[in-house]
Amino acid sequence: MLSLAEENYLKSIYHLSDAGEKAVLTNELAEALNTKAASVTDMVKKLSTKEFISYEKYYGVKITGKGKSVALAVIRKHRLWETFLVQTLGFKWDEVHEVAEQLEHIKSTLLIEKIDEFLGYPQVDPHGDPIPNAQGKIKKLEKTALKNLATGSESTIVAVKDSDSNLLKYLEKIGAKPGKKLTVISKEEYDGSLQVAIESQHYFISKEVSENILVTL
Amino acid sequence: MLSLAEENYLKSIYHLSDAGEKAVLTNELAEALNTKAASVTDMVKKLSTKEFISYEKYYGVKITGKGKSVALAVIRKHRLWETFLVQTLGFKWDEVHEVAEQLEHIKSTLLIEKIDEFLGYPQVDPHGDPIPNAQGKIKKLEKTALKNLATGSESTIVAVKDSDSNLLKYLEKIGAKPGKKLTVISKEEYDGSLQVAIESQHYFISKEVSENILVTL
DNA sequence: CTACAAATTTAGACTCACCTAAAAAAATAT
DNA sequence: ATATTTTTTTAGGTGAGTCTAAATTTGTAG
Ligand SMILES: [Mn+2]
Ligand SMILES: [Mn+2]
Ligand SMILES: [Mn+2]
Ligand SMILES: [Mn+2]
Repeated sequence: MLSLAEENYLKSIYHLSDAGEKAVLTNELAEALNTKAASVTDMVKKLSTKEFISYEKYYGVKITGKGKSVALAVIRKHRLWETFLVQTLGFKWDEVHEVAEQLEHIKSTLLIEKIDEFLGYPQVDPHGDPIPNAQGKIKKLEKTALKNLATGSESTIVAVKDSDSNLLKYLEKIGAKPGKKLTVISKEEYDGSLQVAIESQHYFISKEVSENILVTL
Repeated sequence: MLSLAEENYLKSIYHLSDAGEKAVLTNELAEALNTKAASVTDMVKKLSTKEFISYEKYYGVKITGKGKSVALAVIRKHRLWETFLVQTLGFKWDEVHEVAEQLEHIKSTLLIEKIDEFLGYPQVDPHGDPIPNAQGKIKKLEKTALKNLATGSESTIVAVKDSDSNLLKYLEKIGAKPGKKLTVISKEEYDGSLQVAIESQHYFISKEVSENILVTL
């Protein structure tokens, strides 16, 4: 049975490695987990012994199949809980992430399967992120950050960053929800800001925000 | 912010003291929490410093008002989650206690109030135990153990012990649910067993079981 | 009242997850 | 190629919560 800390490390490693594609460095992990590099070194040694990751000194860590399946189970729980909170209990989409960070560690297969069933097997969470199925299979969506779109291009929002409550409140206000169509009106070279149209309304969007809106290719 | 261990200690102290009526001894607490007396001594010192309990060496602990309100908040969460699991997700009443032991520690006032609202402000949990309200007020029910009833007496089941899954499965089988009427047909002095009628069906009930069925006075 | 037993506390140690400071390795700049 | 900076690891330590074994206090029985 994995501890809360171990689960959080594996989840972070999974995310930072782009689903296991690339190696993750000690400092990245320390940053993401709000901890110190020395603590990370300790923990990755432990996770490596348990074979959830492979660790080579000074070169970072790679997640194993075993580690991936733990990470995906946690991510599945996180996203199902967020969906439940919004759909069933009427939470706003900016209120769910913190609570889901706790709920994702509840140990009960029965519980999460019942929630999944109750919700009608949703495919994505309230922020557009895909929900892995019980076998850990996840639909990887074709997406890019809004900031990568060329002027004039049309696209559809597929997901948004879910961990910044203020960002989410702002996105709500301008109607930037997954599923919404959007057109890039203009881009400012200087600061990376851009003008977009969402449902015929025009908005100025900062570079920072444009990095956290994911759109179809 | 209280730790999981601290919350569990306070909950146990509250239960073992009959809602704060009497002092709780070190060994009782060790037994209830599945730990050792030495560990309990350490923890009660800490809780005492924080004024959740008052502790006098060798004489046990008494819960304070502050401690009671923490305990009641945890008990509220436990019982609301159990109710949710049974009513909304279709868990059986013997499947919920363990999961609720985890869920009761989720920190989010919003979450528990939403659940309460979603369930329509239930008064009792699936095992008949009263649910404290958001202010920590709890309806104390007039009840006694089935074993205390005299031969021939009629009574109604108000609650059953919720932590023993096998007991609950057995009670389910004989229809011993809160709200059900029951008559004591006969009592066996020798082993404390008794014969009862539940909805005109007769059952032999061991002393042990009769201690875990609570009925109206 | 004394002896023994039971309950409780103290002492010392362990694991987990974290920390700071120092050492070492790797990356970068001159 | 050497010096400097950055990254990572090692060394040593902390607090929470637990443990065992030993000491102490309280309760009970003769
Ligand atoms: Mn989230
Ligand atoms: Mn999300
Ligand atoms: Mn319970
Ligand atoms: Mn219950």
